[in-house]
Amino acid sequence: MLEIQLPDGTIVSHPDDATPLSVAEKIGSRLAKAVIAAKIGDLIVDATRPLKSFANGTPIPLRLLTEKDPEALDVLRHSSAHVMARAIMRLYPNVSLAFGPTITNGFYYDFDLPQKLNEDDFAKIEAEMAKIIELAEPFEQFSLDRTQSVELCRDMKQTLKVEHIETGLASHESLGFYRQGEFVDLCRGPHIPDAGRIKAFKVMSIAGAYWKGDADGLQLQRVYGTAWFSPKDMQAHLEQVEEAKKRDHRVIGKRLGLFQISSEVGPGMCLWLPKGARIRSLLEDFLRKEMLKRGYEPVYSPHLGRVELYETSGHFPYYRDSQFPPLFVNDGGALVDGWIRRLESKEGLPVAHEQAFMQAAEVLGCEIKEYKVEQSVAERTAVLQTWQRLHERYLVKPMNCPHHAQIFKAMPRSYKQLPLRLFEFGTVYRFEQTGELNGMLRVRGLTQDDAHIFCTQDQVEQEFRNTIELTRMVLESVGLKDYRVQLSLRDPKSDKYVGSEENWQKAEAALRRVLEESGLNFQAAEGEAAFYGPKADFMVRDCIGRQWQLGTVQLDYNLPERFQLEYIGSDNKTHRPVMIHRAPFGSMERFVGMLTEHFAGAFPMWLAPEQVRICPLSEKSNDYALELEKQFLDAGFRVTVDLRGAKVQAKIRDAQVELIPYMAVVGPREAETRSIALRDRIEGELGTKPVAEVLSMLAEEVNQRRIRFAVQKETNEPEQPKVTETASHEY
RNA sequence: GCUGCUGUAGCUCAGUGGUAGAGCACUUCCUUGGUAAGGAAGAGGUCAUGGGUUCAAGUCCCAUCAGCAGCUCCA
Repeated sequence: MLEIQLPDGTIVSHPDDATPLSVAEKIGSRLAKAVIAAKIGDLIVDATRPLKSFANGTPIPLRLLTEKDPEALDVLRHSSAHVMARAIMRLYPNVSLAFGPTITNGFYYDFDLPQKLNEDDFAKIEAEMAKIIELAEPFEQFSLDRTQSVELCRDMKQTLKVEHIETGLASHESLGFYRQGEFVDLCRGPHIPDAGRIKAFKVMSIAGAYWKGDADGLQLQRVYGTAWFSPKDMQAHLEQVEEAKKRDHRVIGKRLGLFQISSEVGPGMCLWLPKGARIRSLLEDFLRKEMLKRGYEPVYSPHLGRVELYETSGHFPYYRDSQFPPLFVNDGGALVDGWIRRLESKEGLPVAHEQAFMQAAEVLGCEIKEYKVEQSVAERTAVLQTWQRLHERYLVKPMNCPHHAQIFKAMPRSYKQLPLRLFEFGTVYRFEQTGELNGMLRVRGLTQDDAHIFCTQDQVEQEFRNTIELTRMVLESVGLKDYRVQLSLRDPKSDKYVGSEENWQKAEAALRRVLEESGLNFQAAEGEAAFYGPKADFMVRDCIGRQWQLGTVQLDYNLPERFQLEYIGSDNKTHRPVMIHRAPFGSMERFVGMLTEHFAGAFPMWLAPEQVRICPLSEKSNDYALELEKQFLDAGFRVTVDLRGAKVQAKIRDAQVELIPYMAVVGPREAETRSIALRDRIEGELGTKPVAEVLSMLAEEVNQRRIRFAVQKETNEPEQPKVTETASHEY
């Protein structure tokens, strides 16, 4: 007999051949029908899995999973992936299966198949899946040893599975399979009892994917799907996807006129329209003020730097592929650049091409007399590199650090000047792959709220503490309160890191100490540090639960070394400072893009590009409206008047659609009493108030940077009442 | 960069080889009103670009460019 402990603590006895399903049957036939899978401790298993294998002398902790348990949905989706794979194998010949896991809200399966699938195939696939589900055949688990497994997969011509058994699963003695009708798949499980449990499913999309994530490897076709226990749940999900699309910063950015990416300017090049620029400049002013208070000093640097600067920093040619190509002042610059790269390439430079290069150099008027074909590759390269150093080459700057390092170097530094905190809203350019570009979230020209702190090793802890405090303050001022920090530390086994062992230990301990005392939710990640120093990244959760990586703080032992940065210590000897890179927003583009989605375009009063729209009732009230506009402007508000000959209903509707926080409706009554009939975009009418009262009320909302969400967050439980979140920040 | 999809008016989109369409926005006129759309008229197009097939191409084919989804990448 097996002793089984149910979630309520009761212990029941069952025969040795008991399964979760048989336990459920004992409790009731309705429950047995509802069981999808079971949980033994933390392990999710099939409902048909014999429980005997879990017996270890103590009662087996068993929890039956039904449609109500979120874990069950995962099981359902994994089984749906099998059903989809089965359908696709029936429809198309020579399908080789890769992996088919579940993901948030659905599943996918990767296939290697000769036929290119597209959206027109979805209906066919869905119809075939429906047939399989109709039959409600069971999922049957069985195990084989390694040899038998490989043999079985070979027989089924599943070459990718064979490869996976031989590589990824090399340490497994025996392997699990599931059979469902004619379909057999290598799979750890668990699965639903039978395919009939899938009540709603949909093939969503198709995309390319790489075998085991290797971009140089085999390209597979990935088919995405979703599955649910009821059509109603699926409908709700599909509607939510639509809702999320409406929140897309690209859609809102266009509708509200925040920014534009024009293909004539170039992909990934963001044009800030007046309203978007307004938001950005408000954020910049806010941060600038906070930084000045905290002892930062503003600096400016140009958008170009000599290539040699980045050779010193180590960013060139190492990151060349993600940088815009160098600018050459001399006509021959690009020629010599290509020439060197071909000389140094694995294939080498064929004689005929070398002759052509030499001739071209002559044509361009930059003949290099010292270059001799009989010299070694190293010698010829050196000759060309000497030529390069004598001719200017520039890079549009991919980062600000080298410039700031030069500012540090501009004069001799004493320990008394440290920490030296230099900040700049620095625009940098990165040649991101075309497929990576995404609205404002991933662009090729971006402005970092960058600062570099030069300090002594002993000052690292306090500077890090201050930086963390600043970042928290900044995030909370826009209502982002749900975040965690990833502390990236060294891999103790690796030796790829620069900087002394002692400094690393001190720095890592200091960062950890600061995070611990800050009470922040943080996780340490060993081996995630950059080679030049440990770092802390802020992972922020927005109001619909998505995670963003925004602010970052990074210690750097590398650049001070490479740039030979020094200060004179109290001992009158030279010392090397530590450099801290930090950016609370990350980049203005990404931050504003993220905020747009976070607020669904309804920016809080302190950031709203337009704060108040004055809506005169008719042309008779235009004079009073214009008078009010001046009062609002004088009080520092961003305000406009709607002077159109439209009805006030239309003016209000347009202001609401534009998500303007307040509307001031004025007619003869208000003009008479010098008042405003105030309307709030969230609450609606607030009643008629004297002008002075409105001005001070709105000023307070701005000064406190109060956050009131105008567009509700979407939740998975639509029955939940609407909640208006409020948050305020005080100085 | 890779795979798939898309590109028609400022925006959202119809348009199945035979004369280029709708709604919203815009302009003008009428309307002068009390908290989410008053009415009428008008203007607006090299159908992404280049080539091809055809008597005839927005529509079919090829290339290029750009966008979207996913993959790979992000100092």
